[in-house]
Amino acid sequence: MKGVFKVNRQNSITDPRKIRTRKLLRDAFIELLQEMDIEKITVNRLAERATINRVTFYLHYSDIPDMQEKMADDMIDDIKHVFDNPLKNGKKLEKLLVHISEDADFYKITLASKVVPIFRERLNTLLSDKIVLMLEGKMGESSIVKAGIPKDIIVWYNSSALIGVIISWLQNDIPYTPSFLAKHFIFLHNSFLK
Amino acid sequence: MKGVFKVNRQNSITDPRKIRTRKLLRDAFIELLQEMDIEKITVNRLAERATINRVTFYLHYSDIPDMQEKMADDMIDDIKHVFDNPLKNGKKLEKLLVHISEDADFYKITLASKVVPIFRERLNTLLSDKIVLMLEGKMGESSIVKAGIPKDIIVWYNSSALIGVIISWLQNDIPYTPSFLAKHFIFLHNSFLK
DNA sequence: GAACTAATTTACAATGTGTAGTATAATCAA
DNA sequence: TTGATTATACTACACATTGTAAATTAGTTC
Repeated sequence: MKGVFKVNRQNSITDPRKIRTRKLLRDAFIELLQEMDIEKITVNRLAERATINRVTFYLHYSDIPDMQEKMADDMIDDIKHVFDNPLKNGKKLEKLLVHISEDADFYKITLASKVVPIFRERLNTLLSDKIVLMLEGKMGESSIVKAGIPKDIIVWYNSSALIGVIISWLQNDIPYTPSFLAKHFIFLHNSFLK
Repeated sequence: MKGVFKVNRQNSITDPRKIRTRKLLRDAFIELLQEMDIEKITVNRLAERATINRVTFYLHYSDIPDMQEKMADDMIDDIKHVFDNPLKNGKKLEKLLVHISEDADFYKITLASKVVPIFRERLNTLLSDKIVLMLEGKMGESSIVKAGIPKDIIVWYNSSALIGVIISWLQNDIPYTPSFLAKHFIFLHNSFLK
């Protein structure tokens, strides 16, 4: 083969055809989730709605659960960028809520509907990590330590409170502004540390 | 037809054949959920594992989601009985955790695995109602009212904290006794009311 | 034992799955 | 622009799953 290498060939993600197809699939998926339960979504229907050939689907994903996982990965990547900025915790939470409210159609169907638990699971893992960090700075002074409550119980409590509040907020069609919700969440969250 | 009525015919739930078949299906479903993702569970596999004919499945449920819903109904009925006894809230929570830990295989796979969100949804609804009752008695005296936090945010916060703690407790294979967990949860839950 | 009901068995049409091979068209690098 | 590369379209196939129907067998109730 004469050692002919073609390494710098753009072999994937930047190809506009791929980007187009994945966007079509993503949009079709969200649409179908709004119309029917996840069990009724087939590769057939998905391809038809996305106006692509069914076989093309398999060039991108091995099956529908695989597609969900990769879409959840993308979601987590987006959210991580929100946390990158060096802000205080209250402001970070507000930024997160702004981001979610700006793509509410997507987040409502993937987090706040009864389907697609993988999205909730991924977000829960991410937020748990953040909660651990928030708590570690504050544990020293609080009365919680004296009460002898295991740290993992405290983390379970606060991370599920956070994701639960976000999901209920979405389910109720965002009745409060991000800043309002963030402020009151932080108040509840801090109240037991005093 | 001579007006012949046969109203007191035992037409359903007490027939041992029905009970037997439903138990076989329930056990098979839990088994399969431990072995594979929900999407891979077909009526074929379910009937095979339950050692019943596939057609028999359709005599009981219209499809697998329908079966999940009816199993979730049964779960909620069981839990409601726990709350029937007139006990103080801390003791009720402990009773609930005892009940869950005694059927941990079932609750772990239906609540704490990434599948079957309908079970989580049902439990969440039930616990939200209970949390509302718990809060209503205590709201008057607390500083929360003065802080101007909307009541629904407080309910979102506390009900999702409760179900989240239960689920994490199951996911971690019940590392604390029900009484221990109940005590510390109640402490966290009450701390912001002071 | 007679009446009833659940479960089995077999069959069938419709739909969905995953993969192959070939052809077309868009993109990229030079 | 040209040639190489890659994504998509199209057709086809073997196989699994679904939901229902009809006739039969087995178990339950009174």
